[in-house]
Amino acid sequence: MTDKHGHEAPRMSTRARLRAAGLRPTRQRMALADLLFANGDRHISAEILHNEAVSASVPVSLATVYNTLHQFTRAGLLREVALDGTKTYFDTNTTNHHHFFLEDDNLMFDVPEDALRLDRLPEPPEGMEISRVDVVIRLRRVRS
Amino acid sequence: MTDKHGHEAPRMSTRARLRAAGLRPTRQRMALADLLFANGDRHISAEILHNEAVSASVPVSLATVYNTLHQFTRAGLLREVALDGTKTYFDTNTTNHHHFFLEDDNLMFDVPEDALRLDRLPEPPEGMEISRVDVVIRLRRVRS
DNA sequence: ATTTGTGCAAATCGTTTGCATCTGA
DNA sequence: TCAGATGCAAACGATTTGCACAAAT
Repeated sequence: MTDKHGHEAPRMSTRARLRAAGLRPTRQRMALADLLFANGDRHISAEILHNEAVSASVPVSLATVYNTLHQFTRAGLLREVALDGTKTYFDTNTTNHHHFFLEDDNLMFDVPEDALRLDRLPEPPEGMEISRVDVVIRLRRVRS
Repeated sequence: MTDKHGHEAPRMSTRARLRAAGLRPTRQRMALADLLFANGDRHISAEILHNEAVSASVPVSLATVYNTLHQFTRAGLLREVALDGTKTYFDTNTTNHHHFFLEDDNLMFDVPEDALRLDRLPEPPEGMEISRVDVVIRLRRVRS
């Protein structure tokens, strides 16, 4: 029921959620939203989501998936994740949190809230303000 | 004169520095290394470096710039910087440090050492170890 | 009826690669 | 000499865009 950052809608229908975001609840957007938000926090690329949609017998074009992901992001339903890789990932968790990144598998997952604390954030330069702080903890397999 | 991480060579000639890295001091590599390391810490993309080289009357192909940047990175002279943008940036400061990122201008610069402290780093999952922690502080202009 | 969304294919952009040619040791 | 570098152009992979068609209000 929390209305804190992100995760705004408590248990709203997908349709209502889209409406609330000012987006027409079209077939494709409904389907993509369901895929995205049904199973908790996800970190997903356009390609993966497209595959899932097609597998779920929801024919959508890759272009539309891209469009939709960006619209959702603009609407605050998703957050774009910073990674050096060539691909862009979208995070269904829009609250402030950080990430582990498993270099070997190009896999990313959340750092448990409050498992990490930032101390002494630096003063931003004159005329600037901090818009966000992203922390990525890169992991590698322990070599035997 | 410090020999701490990165910035290994105190006042070594470019030639010697390349040799030490196991790279043949070719015309192009010498020129690129000079551009990169002459003026302190830089955050540079392949395209920018290529432009600079050409401007400096050092004809190099963009492909060679890419190759060289990666070789330098492998040799520990550079560090690849994680950003969500489409472009890859290379940092001439290979020590552990973090970055400000000015979203409006796609510009990045270092956070003064120790201006930021990470407290309570989370335990990495079983069988994994932390290879690196990247912090990016996103800045935006203060709107009047 | 109008507005907005969608699909397709072509276009873009950063980056990489194949290969013939040069260069430094 | 000859392994290693370089340049060029073509190849690539992710993302975007233009435009005709379809769907939502």
